[in-house]
Amino acid sequence: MGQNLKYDAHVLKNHDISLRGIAQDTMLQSYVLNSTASKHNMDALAKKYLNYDCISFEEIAGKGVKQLTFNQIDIKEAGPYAAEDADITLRLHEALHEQLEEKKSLLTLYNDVELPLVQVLTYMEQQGALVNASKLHNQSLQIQTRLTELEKQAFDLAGEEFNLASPKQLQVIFFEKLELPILKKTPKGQPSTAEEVLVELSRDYELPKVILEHRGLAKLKNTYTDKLPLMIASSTGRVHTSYHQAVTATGRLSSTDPNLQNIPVRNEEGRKIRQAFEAPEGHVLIAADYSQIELRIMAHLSKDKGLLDAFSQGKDIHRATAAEIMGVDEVDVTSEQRRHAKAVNFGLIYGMSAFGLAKQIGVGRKEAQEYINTYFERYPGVREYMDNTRELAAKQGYVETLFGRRLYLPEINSKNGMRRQAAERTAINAPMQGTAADIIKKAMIAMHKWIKEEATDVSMILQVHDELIFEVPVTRVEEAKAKIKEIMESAVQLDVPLLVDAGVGANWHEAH
DNA sequence: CATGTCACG
DNA sequence: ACGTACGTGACATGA
Repeated sequence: MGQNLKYDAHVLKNHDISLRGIAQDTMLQSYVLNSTASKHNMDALAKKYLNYDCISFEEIAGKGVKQLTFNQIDIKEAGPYAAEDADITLRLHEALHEQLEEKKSLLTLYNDVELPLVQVLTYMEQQGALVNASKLHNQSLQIQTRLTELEKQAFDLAGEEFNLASPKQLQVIFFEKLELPILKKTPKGQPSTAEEVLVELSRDYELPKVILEHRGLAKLKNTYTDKLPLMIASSTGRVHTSYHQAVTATGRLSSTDPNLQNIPVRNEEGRKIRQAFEAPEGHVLIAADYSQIELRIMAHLSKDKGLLDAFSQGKDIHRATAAEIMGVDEVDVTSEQRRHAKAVNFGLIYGMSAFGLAKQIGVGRKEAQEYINTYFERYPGVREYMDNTRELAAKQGYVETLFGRRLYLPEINSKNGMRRQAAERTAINAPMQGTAADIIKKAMIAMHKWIKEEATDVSMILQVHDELIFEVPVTRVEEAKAKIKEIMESAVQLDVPLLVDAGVGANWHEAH
């Protein structure tokens, strides 16, 4: 029993001790009870549930650059600190478990999903991902060449030298010196130079275009091609991310140091970074992702007949949506119509407003509202589900995923319209995003069992919300791919089929 | 440490 | 008149 036992498991593993199972983890108890609490560390939990102030690590170790490590601290201070850790953890367990006993679906989620997942994440973090540093280094050099060219062009166009990475200096050049139109402001009221603004300004001016390309490449270099090689552990030659199990409000994981859940993919230059995530000798990578999982969950939760049918018939869902809301045959749907329908489908998951949809697809607000109205006419089950969800959220003060994960919405009855509407959007989004998180967690647990019992030559190395990445021996690719698909697709039974697309390659780029 | 920006699902 | 699509983490700048 412990607080954040994944950490302890890593420490023990470094001394060749394998933790074979755990009974309780107070961090996860706290998270399941209230995922929106800002902190789930022991000091915060002790204060909240025991009204007790823990000895903080800073009190015994100091802070900043002069902070001591635990082995440098006098035993007279280290002893009570360590003893308190054990004492408080047990007392927290007693308090938290009593509360979980009163909410059986949360207790089940904790026992069946969050606790078993600790072992899975520990293994994944220890496995790590193989990253080719010299590929990234070459990419950094190429990017630098182009950045230097762009910088020179920018100075010529601006008529002076400045720091292209400084939004503040850019504001002065754009909106004072060159007097470009202010299209949007930052939350603090300053004229924004965000991407959407630069894209718009690029239609009429040269400098924004240069800045756009520079920003994109600088981001890739600073965040990925320069940094990832520095994160390769000397002990394993691999990159070991940390997954955080008690951070997000919805039940998703997050990833830090480095974040491997936001490696570029949406455009071609960025996608190249994935070429550096490689399979080891004699292996390939398999990337397996759930197809349209959140929309399938919406179909299941809403029980809308049209949506259920579309999925059981294996239709291209955005095309089917376009046909319904634009009143054309599926075969006649244009690419623009499909793109708009796709935005409508995303909007539904996000708790869409006409304003947001209009901005996204670049049409008038009235036209966007028409899309929304027609959608709800064609899919009345979805409208009913959304209305019921808002109503239930207001009554209960929380919403739930399919597996009973709970998300509290303190602002759902706020007198402030903006805040209330934001809470309503969360109420719509959280059950779908959260159920998807529950499903992939169950799949990961099942996958780990299979790997441990029957496929010790397969490694699960990454999770990216609806996608799992594996290293598989080349000799067993087809067999493993079929099994991976099967485990993910049968993780839970819904009223619609769950479909998994799996790709194979020598690196993540090829496998995707 | 706040801010603006941008990478992902 | 204003500001709004959901959920994250990391970077550079500049106070």
